[in-house]
Amino acid sequence: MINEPRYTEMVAVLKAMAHSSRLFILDKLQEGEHCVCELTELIGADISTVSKHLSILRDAGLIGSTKKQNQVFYRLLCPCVLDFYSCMIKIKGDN
Amino acid sequence: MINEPRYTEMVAVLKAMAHSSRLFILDKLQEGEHCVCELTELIGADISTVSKHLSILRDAGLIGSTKKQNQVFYRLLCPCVLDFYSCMIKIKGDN
DNA sequence: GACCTATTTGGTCATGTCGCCAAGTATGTA
DNA sequence: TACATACTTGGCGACATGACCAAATAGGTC
Repeated sequence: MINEPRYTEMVAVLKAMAHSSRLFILDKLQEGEHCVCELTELIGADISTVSKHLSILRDAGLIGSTKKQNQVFYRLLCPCVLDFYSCMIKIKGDN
Repeated sequence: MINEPRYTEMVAVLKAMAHSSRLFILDKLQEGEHCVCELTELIGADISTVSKHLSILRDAGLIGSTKKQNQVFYRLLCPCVLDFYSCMIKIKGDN
């Protein structure tokens, strides 16, 4: 019941999304690829912190990365996660 | 940017969903109302634990409750949260 | 090779989450 | 009133998360 693999998998994705910096990253990557230093500047945290957020999103399968010279560019793999935004707004509107 | 209220609100909803027992509850409430003791039996945890999960989901605006005699029945307020399931499956399928 | 930039990884500390138990509240029944 | 059932709340211990700093890794330039 509770131990169904689909719950475990969904929990992993939901946990990955459940942080404002990570939501911001997903939102930003919707526009297109960005490297770690660009995202770091926008977020305003330590680069190591941003790098860890990115690896959490990658481990969850939400984003992918490509190394170009000495920079790493991240891109959104699953634009559908952002459809969730509209549901969120509905939730907030209904109450 | 990161501090936009919409991110804060979405994080609250995502955190509320990011637990296998709570996903199970949302899934179960899709069928219709259930009282705390029914959910407790299905989940197999302490009733106090289940009660706390339910209050987390209620605080996030995902479920609502009605007291009938000495039982409390919970119902899904936002069936759209379950649309997210299909996106999850897509995520898992793509990788 | 020395050096610089970009990124990742390990460590530590503060804080948050989760589960149970115990105690409190509410409603119904003897 | 006493007691049972249903649920909520407070507290505690175990564990997870998040932020920073420091150190390691990788690629490009002098």
